[in-house]
Amino acid sequence: MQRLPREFFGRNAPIVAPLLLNKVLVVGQSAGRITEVEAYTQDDPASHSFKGVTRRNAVMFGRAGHLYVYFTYGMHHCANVVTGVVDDGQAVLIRAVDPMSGVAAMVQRRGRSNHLSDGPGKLTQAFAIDLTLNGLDICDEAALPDDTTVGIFDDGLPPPDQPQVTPRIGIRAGVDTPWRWMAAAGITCRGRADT
DNA sequence: ATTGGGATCGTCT
DNA sequence: GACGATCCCAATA
Repeated sequence: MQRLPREFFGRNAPIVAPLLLNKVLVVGQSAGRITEVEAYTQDDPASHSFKGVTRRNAVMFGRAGHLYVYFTYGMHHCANVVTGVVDDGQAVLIRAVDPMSGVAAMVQRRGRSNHLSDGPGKLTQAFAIDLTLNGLDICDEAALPDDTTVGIFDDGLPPPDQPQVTPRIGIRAGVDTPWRWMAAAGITCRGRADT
């Protein structure tokens, strides 16, 4: 397992996003394979960065390889990774992962044994990702809190050759931009994860 | 299998 | 003061 280096994220979000499919998200003891992502850029009316820097989106305008976590609908967190160069205002939203390890903790945090991480709000709950991780550098080992592993890793499985590509979900603007990429749906996130 | 409404609060106008 | 890059449950067919 190799931690993805900053150079990986230092490209435009629509380039980075499909390359993140099949990579492994790790937070503490929990790990999951990335199966669904979306790209957001500054000249993109659906993006938080579209209208420029605010307190919430400031991390998007910083260095690549940092987490951008935001809170929405009064109850959900969503996790992104900043891409591009400083001041770009780009990020890739991680929308779904297939659980790989630390499943018991995910079940406990989700309060159910299926649909653990097949949505952006579900996976942040399963992985205990919240605003305290906003701005975290996931490329520099030394910057991680409490010796807790937080990052995205390559375990040798390449991205899918022909990922499914569709418009993005849950947005009002930029509805036609095909910047959502999906790998084949996994088993554990849709059905029973406790088998 | 699909649809519709309610929950809930940080962020921005 | 309004509205989300959402989720869950209940009610339909």
